Amino acid sequence: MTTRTIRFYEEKGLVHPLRQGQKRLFTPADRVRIKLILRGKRIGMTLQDSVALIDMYEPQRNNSRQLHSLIGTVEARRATLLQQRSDIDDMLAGLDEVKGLCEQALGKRRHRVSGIKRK
Amino acid sequence: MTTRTIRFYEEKGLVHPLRQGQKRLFTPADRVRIKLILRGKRIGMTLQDSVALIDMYEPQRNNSRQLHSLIGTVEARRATLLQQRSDIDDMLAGLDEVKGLCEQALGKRRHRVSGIKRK
DNA sequence: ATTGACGTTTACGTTAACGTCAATATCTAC
DNA sequence: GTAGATATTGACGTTAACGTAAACGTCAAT
Repeated sequence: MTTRTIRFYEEKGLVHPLRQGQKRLFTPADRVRIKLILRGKRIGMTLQDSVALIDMYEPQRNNSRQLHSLIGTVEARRATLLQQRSDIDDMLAGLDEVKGLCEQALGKRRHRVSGIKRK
Repeated sequence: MTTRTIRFYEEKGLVHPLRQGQKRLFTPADRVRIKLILRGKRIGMTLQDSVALIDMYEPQRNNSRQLHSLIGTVEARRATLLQQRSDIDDMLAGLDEVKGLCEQALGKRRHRVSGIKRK
């Protein structure tokens, strides 16, 4: 995080740090918000997506329609997260495979050499 | 995927479809490559990252230094994937929590109504 | 031989998420 | 009280990953 990033986030309304003159003061809540945004970024979410996700926690006044709508949003996000996790698991399996091939190649090489030595 | 996307990928050297005149012909291998790229995109990888990941599978001639280097790359990618999966699990837990709160709010409402009726 | 339906190239446009730079203000240490 | 380190505000620049528009080729069907 650079200061520029912080300013950019404030400019976009993602955080609202207090002001002491021209300086920004960040409450622990601000820091948590930022960390949640970064977490979202790590899995490819946009800043807006992260904010939308974070805002689900906020105790906005809830009528029944809004609650059902929110549940729908939750389910949708849940589905993409599950897809992403599945993608990740596939990649991890692939990486293990590659690593195995590498080690096997290295192992064979060592074995070939030791074979020569043994003779 | 739009045709524009395909052309863009070819322009960037991500795929190399055969040509029949001016038309592009995609082999099954091309399609797999593209699907792997899309999988990478789903978890926020750049196109270059995806290509780098895909290329790990290719049987490039392997000297010992390159193999060790590749293992290092694999380990690094593995670490970020694990981080991402952990992030996703955290978010899923958060979503369950939100959903629980929603259902609870809706349940309470229903209960309140039925309570009135029962009286 | 014309009409869609589709594909192509070229080239400029767009959005997200910052980077970079210049000019100015604040604070801290010496 | 002055230098140096750090923060701030515009304002323009940058990169990735395409979108969009214009102008043209191709091929089957009418």
